[in-house]
Amino acid sequence: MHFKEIIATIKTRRKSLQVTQEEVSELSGVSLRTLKQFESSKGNLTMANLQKLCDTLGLEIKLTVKEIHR
Amino acid sequence: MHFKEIIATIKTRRKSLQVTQEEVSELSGVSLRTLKQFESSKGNLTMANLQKLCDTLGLEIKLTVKEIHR
DNA sequence: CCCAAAAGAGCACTATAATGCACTTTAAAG
DNA sequence: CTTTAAAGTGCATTATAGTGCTCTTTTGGG
Repeated sequence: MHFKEIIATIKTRRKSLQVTQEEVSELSGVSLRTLKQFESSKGNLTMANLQKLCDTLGLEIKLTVKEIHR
Repeated sequence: MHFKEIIATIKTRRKSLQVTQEEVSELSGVSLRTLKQFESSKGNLTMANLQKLCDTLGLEIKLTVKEIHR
């Protein structure tokens, strides 16, 4: 997944849970300003904050070896 | 995956490819200092740098909805 | 069309990630 | 044990992520 997809995934997930940015901010501890910037594709989130958001939204971060297609 | 696992995954992957931190640094554009700090569990990488490292090492970042076990 | 809630943006400041350089420690080979 | 490459660390500086506050824009009901 690339950057944009990651943002889209988080945004979509939040909406599917029907929570506002403000609620996620409060629950996760990531400031509202930071979350807003992130969701609108500005800025460069730190892993700590990404993790907080994912934890709050029930998302899991995975790193896998990329398969080579031929 | 949690923070430590992510670090471990990257470190392990690098070793399995038999490349040094220095080589990864040059290939990825992430500074050697930053990579060293990251691999030794200090610091809080930004997503941009995480992405660079993953790209270089042939790793894929995925966000998935966490399954609920019961 | 109106209104209210939610989302997005400008500005300014603080905290800290990113970085370079020099030095220390560790680990592998002989 | 010695040598040497790779990995880790301290210090200082620069760049930028994180944040609050305020204001604007967008969006979904009614």
